[in-house]
Amino acid sequence: MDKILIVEDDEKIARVIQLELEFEEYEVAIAYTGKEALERYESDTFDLILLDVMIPELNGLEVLRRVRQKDEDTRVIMLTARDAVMDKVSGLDSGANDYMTKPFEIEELLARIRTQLKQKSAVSEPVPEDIGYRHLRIVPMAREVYIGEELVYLTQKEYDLLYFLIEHKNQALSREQIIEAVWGFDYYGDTNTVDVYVRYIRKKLDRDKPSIIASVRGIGYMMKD
Amino acid sequence: MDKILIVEDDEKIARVIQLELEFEEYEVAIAYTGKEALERYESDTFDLILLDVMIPELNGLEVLRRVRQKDEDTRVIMLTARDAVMDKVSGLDSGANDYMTKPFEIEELLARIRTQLKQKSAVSEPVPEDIGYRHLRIVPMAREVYIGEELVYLTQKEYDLLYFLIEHKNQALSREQIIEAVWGFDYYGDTNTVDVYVRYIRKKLDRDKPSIIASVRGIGYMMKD
DNA sequence: ATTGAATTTTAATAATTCTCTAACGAAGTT
DNA sequence: AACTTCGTTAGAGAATTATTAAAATTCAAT
Repeated sequence: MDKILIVEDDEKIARVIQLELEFEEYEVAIAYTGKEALERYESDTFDLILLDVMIPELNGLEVLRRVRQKDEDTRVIMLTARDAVMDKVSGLDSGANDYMTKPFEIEELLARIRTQLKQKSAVSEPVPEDIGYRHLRIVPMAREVYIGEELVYLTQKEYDLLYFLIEHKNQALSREQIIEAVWGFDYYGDTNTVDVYVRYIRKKLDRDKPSIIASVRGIGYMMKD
Repeated sequence: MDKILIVEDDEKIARVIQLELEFEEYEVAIAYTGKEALERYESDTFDLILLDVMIPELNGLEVLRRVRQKDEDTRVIMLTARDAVMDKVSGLDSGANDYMTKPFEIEELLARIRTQLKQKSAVSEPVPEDIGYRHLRIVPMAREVYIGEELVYLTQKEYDLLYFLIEHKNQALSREQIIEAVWGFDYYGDTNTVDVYVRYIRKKLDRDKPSIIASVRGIGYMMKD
């Protein structure tokens, strides 16, 4: 989940915002001074900073300036008193992504945060790489598995299982672990199901060669390089 | 220079803003009603729209919705009455990039406009090229789809869906992803709608050949090369 | 406002494909 | 050999997807 840093000297306000954000399932940290804010910023990574302008030790604009020296990526929403127009202007011009005037409606703040985070995530989304394993090539984006140029069709569960095993290659995985990860903790069926699916995968992918999935007697299964 | 469309029914306000913007060397056009705004929008290209919510004929949110159906690129700043909080929230959530409450300081408006245009130029993409896919040719500029020389008519939703799928070809896309991208996050209907539209597209475009849209059981759909 | 055509959505049923159970045989272990 | 674990299989039942048709909505024109 997205991480947000609240920089605000008024403890009560900070607390209220924190609770609201946590309710929305953001991960939240608080800094009460500009200095503290920078320390937090250095030691951790945040997706968004809520930055009050009027804070002790180092004012908000100064904090903003230093943050922007280091990265363009973290979203910053400035919080300013109702009619400090100059703050607003210089805040926006010096790299804040948005600002709000206090007092504000919490709903509005949440909406602005959503907007900023949406824009951010649109820019920097990592693409899952293809995975090579023995004679296989796995394309996570398409959930496809190839042997050479041939696309081998796997069902959902087959693919999920294979993907899990390959994600944890060189680890002996118990049937219970596998069930929990692939079928979900609330699955209450027999672990034999795993054996059945291993069989399906082997049948489709082994192609005479020694099986890509090794049995680990007494434990479960494993894929190894 | 950047082109800005002011949508505001109060002539006096519109005029003041126009003058200010022209002083800053923006190119400015004015629309006094929602309908007029859309006409302007269709016939010309703007970098940014200043959009009052309370306007005759078609309210601002509706105008915003239609603009966003067509492009993500044009920046939109909503103008709303001081305490229409719901407007603000739904405006931001439904695709506005920012908003201001009236009355506002002109300096602040200018700062926000600068911010938006800066962000835009960092993002904005070149003219969309035509897309070839199997036996299809797609012309984004006109939202048209051809099979050979034949123009095949698609409805809005059909086109939007096709375009989204093709933009993300070789990716297995869940119905939820598709709904969110094509119908909007606030769509609360059934995801079966996607199936129905896939069916429509297939019917119009497949022409006996294997379907251009592959079903990915358990996930959704995908177009692949 | 009213109508009517086109589009979009809902909803219900049919068709298809997967999943999982359960049973038995095979292979290892003590 | 007795026991445990793993491999294999087939089929019932579950879940997903395809297909329709009808209802609701939108939009334009009167």
